[in-house]
Amino acid sequence: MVEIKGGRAAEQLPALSIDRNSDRPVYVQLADLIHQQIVDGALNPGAKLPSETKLVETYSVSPMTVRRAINLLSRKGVITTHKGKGTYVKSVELEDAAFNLRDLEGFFSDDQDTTVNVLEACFVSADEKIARKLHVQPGEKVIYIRRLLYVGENPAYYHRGYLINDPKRPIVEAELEVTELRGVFQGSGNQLIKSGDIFIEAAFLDEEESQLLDISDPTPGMILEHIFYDFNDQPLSWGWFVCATDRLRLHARVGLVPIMD
Amino acid sequence: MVEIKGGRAAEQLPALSIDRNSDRPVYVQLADLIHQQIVDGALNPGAKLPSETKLVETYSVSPMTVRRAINLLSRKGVITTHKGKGTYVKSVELEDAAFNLRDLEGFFSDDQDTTVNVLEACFVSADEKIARKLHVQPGEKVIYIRRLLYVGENPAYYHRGYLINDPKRPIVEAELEVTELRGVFQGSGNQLIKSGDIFIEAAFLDEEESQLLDISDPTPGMILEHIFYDFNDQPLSWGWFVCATDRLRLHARVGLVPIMD
DNA sequence: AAGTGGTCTAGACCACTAT
DNA sequence: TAGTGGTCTAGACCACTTT
Repeated sequence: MVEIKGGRAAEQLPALSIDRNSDRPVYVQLADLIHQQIVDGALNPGAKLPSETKLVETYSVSPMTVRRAINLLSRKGVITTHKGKGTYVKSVELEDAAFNLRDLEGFFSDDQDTTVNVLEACFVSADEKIARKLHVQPGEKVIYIRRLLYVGENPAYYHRGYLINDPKRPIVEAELEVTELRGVFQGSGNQLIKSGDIFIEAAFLDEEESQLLDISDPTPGMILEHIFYDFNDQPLSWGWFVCATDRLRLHARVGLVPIMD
Repeated sequence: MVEIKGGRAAEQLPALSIDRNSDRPVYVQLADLIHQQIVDGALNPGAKLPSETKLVETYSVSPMTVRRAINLLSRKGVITTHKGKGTYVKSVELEDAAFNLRDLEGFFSDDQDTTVNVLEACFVSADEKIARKLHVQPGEKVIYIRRLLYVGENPAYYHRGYLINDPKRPIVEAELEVTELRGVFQGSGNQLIKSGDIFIEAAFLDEEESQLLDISDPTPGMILEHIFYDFNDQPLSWGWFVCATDRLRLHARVGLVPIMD
């Protein structure tokens, strides 16, 4: 009722044993084999896997190779290992859900035509809040940049940000030439960044933001805030993206996913 | 200017060489050593690491151990390896940002007092949309549950969901007894779930939602939608959480983080 | 005491990159 | 051709869990 398997389906199924002539590494093949048994239901969640010694015998590989296959599946969240007890098939845990910016479609669009329109770039005096965020003295001059990012013809993201003003490192010109969304983030010099904090939360768009993003009806919006730090753990920049929620729809998959690597 | 190091600071710094008597595995110690050199700026982003052969000589460990240290740092996103070329210190990539539900404070609160209040649980006829999502016929009976989840005294999350009605598997009672937020998700039987899709997006709260969550002023809200599938890839349940944005503030860190594992 | 996973050795061969 | 990372072997010892 669920699915009808044709005769040719077998060709697409993972191999039933290790193929030493395959380009695919042995430990990946072994991980595939075990993974497939879980997908097929031969190994239910909570079931105990054969011991590593057994797997060594069964598949005629070295202990280290079994170890790597087990490690791979463990990292994938498919199984868990308990020293002295055994290895068990994990059940789906919602906590494992991870939302990656990488697979956010249209956000890092090398292929798509993303254009950047600089609305404003100037020096401003840091107010209390900016001073606190960027670890500068209130009143100190910082760089303020506003940009509108288009995907195709449509304004998609509105970005505002403050950069610390280091005369030894005039980066503003480079900043302004950025045409990639990716580059906007890493604006203040990729090499100098040691770490960064990213926050995402829901927000109402104000009138200016709605107008810039060409949103007529009230639409829920997302804010992506970012702070980058240098190798002395001092802030380099603080900024945030604003967009309609459909531009930043986060997705995660938990449990068994079809493909391995 | 940035920091003043006292004499005792040295004790807290990572060791300068491998300690064979340490509980910490050798490959972790080696990864730590390299990581520390990157943090200290001795190895800048883009710099080439010593070859694995060199590292074997320098630290007097076996090639496999070097390999594992390199692998660990590579998985952490700190370095990248290129076959035939070498290993290089990565610069911070925003795409690496991953927002984990696990480290969402107060969401999976074993320690906190989370209580679940079942507002409604009944059979409903599946409309077009429900039927499509749950792969049932329109008009078919499905289970509808509405719950309000409290953190302490305060209503924090409002959850609505549809469950397929499998008479062979009466799970509703168990569903209703769930007191943990974690359990609400995995409602339809943890063992039966093969995979799930989770979506997060911003939303306006409607009047009922605002009222239930005790929100007077209009507040931006977040929606966490989830669909779980069984081992035949058939949907088991479809539901979504609604909460104020401050209950679901996503955070990710990119670049170098202080602690290793 | 037996079984299990976690770590480690001291090599080996291969594919890829650069000169 | 030399150097590099990727894989793999065939063991070994340890810490932990269960009987």
